[in-house]
Amino acid sequence: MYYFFAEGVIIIEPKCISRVILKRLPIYLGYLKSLPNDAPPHISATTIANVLQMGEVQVRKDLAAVCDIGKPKIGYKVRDLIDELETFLGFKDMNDVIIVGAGKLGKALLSYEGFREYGLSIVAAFDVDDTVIGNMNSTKPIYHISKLSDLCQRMNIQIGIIAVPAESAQAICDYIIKCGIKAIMNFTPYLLKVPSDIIAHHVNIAASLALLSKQLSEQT
Amino acid sequence: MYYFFAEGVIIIEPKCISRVILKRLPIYLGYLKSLPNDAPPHISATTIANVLQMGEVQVRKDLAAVCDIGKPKIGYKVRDLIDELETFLGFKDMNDVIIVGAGKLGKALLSYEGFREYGLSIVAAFDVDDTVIGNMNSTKPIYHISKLSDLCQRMNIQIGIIAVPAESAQAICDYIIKCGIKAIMNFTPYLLKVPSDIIAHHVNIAASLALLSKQLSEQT
DNA sequence: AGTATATCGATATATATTTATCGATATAAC
DNA sequence: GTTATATCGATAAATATATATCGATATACT
Repeated sequence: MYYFFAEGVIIIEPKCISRVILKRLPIYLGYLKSLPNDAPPHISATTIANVLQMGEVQVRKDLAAVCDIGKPKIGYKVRDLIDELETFLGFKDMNDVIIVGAGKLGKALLSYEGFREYGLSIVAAFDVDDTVIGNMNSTKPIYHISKLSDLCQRMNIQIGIIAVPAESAQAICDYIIKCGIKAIMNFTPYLLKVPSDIIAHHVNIAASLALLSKQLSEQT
Repeated sequence: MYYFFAEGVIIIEPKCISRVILKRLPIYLGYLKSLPNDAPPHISATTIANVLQMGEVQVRKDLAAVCDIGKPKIGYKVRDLIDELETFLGFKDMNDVIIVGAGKLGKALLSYEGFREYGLSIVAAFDVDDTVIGNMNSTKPIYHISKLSDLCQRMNIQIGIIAVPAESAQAICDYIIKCGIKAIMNFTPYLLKVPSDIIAHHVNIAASLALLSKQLSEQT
């Protein structure tokens, strides 16, 4: 949280929402959306907290960060809350995404339907291997990587997923940045080096699984 | 950190390493392993921090949590550090893992070779769909789910990956817990409810990607 | 040998996050 | 209408995490 001193008055900049909170918001949203239609129209932070096994104050604080529609004794109107969360998280305006690497993981992501409700639209995948190029058992196309630059620039696509072998990760990364990609999700164990204006997230499934395994072995 | 008072002396229980640190350790390890053979045998926390774009004190503190082999002016011996990290993270003793759901994602995980160097061995996948059962283009078998219980108990497997459609996630989860699984990695957007003695991790790829997208849109 | 320097580990400070407490308020029950 | 209660939001306290500072030490240089 940043504080600015201007003419004797402390102004609290409210923009910044911490990444921890940001990561929890989709969880609340997911739960709210899973509620049946005949559920009561209001829900309390206490209820949410109990179901999701979180602290009730935390839930209230998190929700307060994106909306202020809670009423004492009543709780939050579920419909409004879903709306606020979706708007805040940007799930309402669609964002186009491309995938580089049409191996097994790339194809799995390409045909995964669940992205849509997060405001994401996977447009196409790209690969160098001619044998995977085409459109077998997927509604979405797989192009040769040489077409990536043109497509991204024409459609103004700024988000890319890297699902190639670790050895080529950095080269692919550099290349797609040149093509206009500004945010990268990297499924490779290789830690990418990117310029400061590029956002890169790292998803190391093997490492996460190993951590789970360690946690298990520590449990007495 | 827990403090215990025993006969006037404060004993600090050193066991607990926070999850944030635990998540960073594989990053250090990955970097160290990526160093070429002809690199100098020692490395300083400063160097690691610069390459990985982290604070140097943080690196030092993280490493101090698992080892104490750093020497002033010299740094850490790379080989020893790798060894300590691998031992600490449990990458040295193999852990068996099973996958439930042999759809595209399940198959991708099944044939991913990268797990091995994290001390993980994917043993088999299970599904209900007879058309995927068998052994097409994978060195590892896909069995009918009815065989899961027997296999897990015979091999004493305690780690499971759920890669089924969200609708069946909870049912599968309950089932594999009955079969002896103690730690679960869930690739479904559905938030699993598990007993307190079961560890469940949640990997929501779509949500992570959406967060990346949000970060991008906020960048001014 | 003496000095300069890179680096460590430890301690201290700052920041962030979580959890607890409390008064205020909207509804429900009487 | 009054009282009881669930719930909110705000403030405060506790905890965790990150960053800064500093003395100690091992090497390199003179």
